[in-house]
Amino acid sequence: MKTPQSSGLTESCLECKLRSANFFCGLPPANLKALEAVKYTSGYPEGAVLFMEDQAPRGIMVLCKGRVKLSMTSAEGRAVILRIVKAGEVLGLHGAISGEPYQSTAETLEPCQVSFIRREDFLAFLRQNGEASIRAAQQLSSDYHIACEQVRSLGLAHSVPEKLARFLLDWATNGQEPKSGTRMKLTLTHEEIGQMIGTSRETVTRTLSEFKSKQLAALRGSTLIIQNKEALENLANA
Amino acid sequence: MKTPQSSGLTESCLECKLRSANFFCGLPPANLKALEAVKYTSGYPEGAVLFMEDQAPRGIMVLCKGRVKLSMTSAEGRAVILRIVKAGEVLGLHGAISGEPYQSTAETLEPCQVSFIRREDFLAFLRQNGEASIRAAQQLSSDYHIACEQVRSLGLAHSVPEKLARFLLDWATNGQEPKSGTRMKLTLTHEEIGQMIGTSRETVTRTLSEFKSKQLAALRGSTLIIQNKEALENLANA
DNA sequence: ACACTTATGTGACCCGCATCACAAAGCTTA
DNA sequence: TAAGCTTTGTGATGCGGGTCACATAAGTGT
Repeated sequence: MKTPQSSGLTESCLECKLRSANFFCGLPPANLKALEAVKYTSGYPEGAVLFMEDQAPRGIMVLCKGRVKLSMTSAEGRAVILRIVKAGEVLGLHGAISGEPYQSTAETLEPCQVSFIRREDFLAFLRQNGEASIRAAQQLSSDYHIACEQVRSLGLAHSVPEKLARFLLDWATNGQEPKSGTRMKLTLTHEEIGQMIGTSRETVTRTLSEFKSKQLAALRGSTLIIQNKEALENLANA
Repeated sequence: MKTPQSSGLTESCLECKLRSANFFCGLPPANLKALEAVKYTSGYPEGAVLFMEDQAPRGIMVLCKGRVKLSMTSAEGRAVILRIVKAGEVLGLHGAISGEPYQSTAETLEPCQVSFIRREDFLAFLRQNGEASIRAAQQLSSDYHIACEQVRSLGLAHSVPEKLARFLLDWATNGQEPKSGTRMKLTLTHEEIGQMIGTSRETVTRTLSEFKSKQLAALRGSTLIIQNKEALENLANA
């Protein structure tokens, strides 16, 4: 079951058709060409690790195709998922800018196409291209925004149903498919959902079946159906 | 009891002596002059609100003196504190870059001196000054880093003692005074500490007295004394 | 010194959810 | 189709810490 947009993106980001959130789209073609010269594009299978926590930053990666999980792990193996990165977004920007080690691990959730640009090349490019620096700032700003929302969710929420409701609604809004109405793909395990909202796998399962019995939302296979958006919103803004 | 560095900073950021994390320090003086022309410096008393959640961004603010609390509030009045901003850092950068409403509220914790730069002026400055854009990206990168650490703390920690230990150690490291060894100022109420680590005021009080009885750390007045750093680190990396 | 407000300390209660321990599905791979 | 995974579904149990309810401080202003 191939998604329709899975073709035509891998050849060159010059022809990249992804509009939203794409770091390079919108830059003058002349500048893009400069990047083309220094970038390496390659593919990765599902489950590949693009970089790991505490590694020194080598460069940035632009996700051309696929989805990547950004997570942080504690000493005992517990994990939080920072976010799911979608095609068109940039990975490792923070490390490239700050020079500090990655604070998260990036792992592909499905086969991915990734363009890599060495840190020095990227920084040189930024210095010569003010507009690109501003774009970098915008991307970081967006990342920051997402991280803050997660702090809000983890720090302000009291009950798991509240967090889960918020998560589902959020997924419906910023979800993979732009056509997300009440029915969408949610290709995450309960475990992973738990890691996103800071709770245990079992509790996700239970809360989800609670939602189902209350006709709020149901997860059949990997398809999420939002049945009562209003009620979910009430829960989320509890 | 005035702090020694409280003089000489208010006149002009051109003469600003703050080194670390200062957004403008390090830029060529010629560029700084351009900013001087468009900035407005003013003072605020303790408890003043610089901007609030959901407001449209008007510009950025450079904190010349004092400390500012950045927090987010839920519908029912619960709050999380994102961070305490110290002199030399920038406020409202995210809003200025993205154009989106502020997602946090900024409130002064003590009398503050703040330089304001209108958003349009600031963006124009960035466009004409690539180096400044990179600095903006660096500041955002640093903000992002802090936010991620908070996600880690809130999402991975299981017990309050663990989070509190982490918080105290963190405060000791990145604390106000650069000279922080085992004894430092912690001018926050238990309530505020609770909002930083996502727990209730009572629990902060209790855990703190537990630390005291175990000779790990003690908070006398507003002075924090770390007595057994090692043991605290064990708790933090539990 | 007074009342008043804000911060801190403590006890009691109890519910949410983490944890453990399996069972039951699904899905892959041979 | 059997064996092997991974994912999901549920019960039982127990503890952490949120919440409520006060009792003291410790400041603040008049």
